[in-house]
Amino acid sequence: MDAAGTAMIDDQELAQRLRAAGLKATRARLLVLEVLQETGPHLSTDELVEALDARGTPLPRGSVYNVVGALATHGLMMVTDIGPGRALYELAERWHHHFVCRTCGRIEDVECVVGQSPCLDPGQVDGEVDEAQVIFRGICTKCRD
Amino acid sequence: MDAAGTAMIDDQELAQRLRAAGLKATRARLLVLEVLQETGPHLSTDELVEALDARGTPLPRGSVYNVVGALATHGLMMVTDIGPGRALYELAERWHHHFVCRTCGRIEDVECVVGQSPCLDPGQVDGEVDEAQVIFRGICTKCRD
DNA sequence: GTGAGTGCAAACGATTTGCACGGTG
DNA sequence: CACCGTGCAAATCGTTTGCACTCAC
Repeated sequence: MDAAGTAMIDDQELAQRLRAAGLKATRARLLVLEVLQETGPHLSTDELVEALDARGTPLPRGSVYNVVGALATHGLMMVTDIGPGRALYELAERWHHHFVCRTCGRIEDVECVVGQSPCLDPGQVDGEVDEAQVIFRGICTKCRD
Repeated sequence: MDAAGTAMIDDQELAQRLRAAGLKATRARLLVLEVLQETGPHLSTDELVEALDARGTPLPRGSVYNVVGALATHGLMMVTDIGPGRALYELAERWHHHFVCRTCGRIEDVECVVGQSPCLDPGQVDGEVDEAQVIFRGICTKCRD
């Protein structure tokens, strides 16, 4: 059982997904996908780099940005910017929304199905929407006290 | 008539709002609020700096960040991060959601009332939500062709 | 008068880029 | 075996910080 309670996907399947998305199944990309599976629901850049280190499969930061950019562009993972220099990464299938505490910056996951509510249907837009990110802001209970 | 079709607020009223929020009504803050009123619905950092220049009331970038941080913290304006190093600023009362084209980065405004739809009610959260930012991503019609 | 806020410059840190090498398809 | 992607380092860019001065209250 992994951290998010989701079924694990093995390397072969991950490689297939990469190819299906038109990407080569390289070591660096597989490593990032593996770590995203093995760890919690979302990771910051630092957390991703550290997780790779901790697992004995380090990647240089430059490569991490490169990999993350490619995976995100091809819909295999999601990137959410919750503030300047604060990007959150997560596997596409684990994707969810976030509640960010204004005071301590703590992040809580919020389940929220895209397209389910009228508000996540943007209505009249000059293009095709394929994703909706929602960031809730406020104060967490710990900081309120 | 300003760019957004909203009634203009004069300096005195802006100053009152600043004081009501517990902030001193300084020149720099009034300038930023004025520009946010006079220009389009949302501005990037660069656009804000350039608009201040163009109007003959320049502010150094450092001060702009300072002012924007204070105004956002006190709820007088909204900051939305639509990507790394891409912050959008807007007056609190003009606040809305955004559709961002993955290809060209063009931004379109999306009207969307917070709290109106079930999805913007985060439900069970360990804190108090006072704001929900929504970023729609996809491909605009120009890039699709 | 006094402390918050500004303006400027320097520091910082996140992200991007360029290029030679290596591995995938 | 052709090309895409990596790894590394340097460059870049957005943002933050420190400090003396100024202004709002």
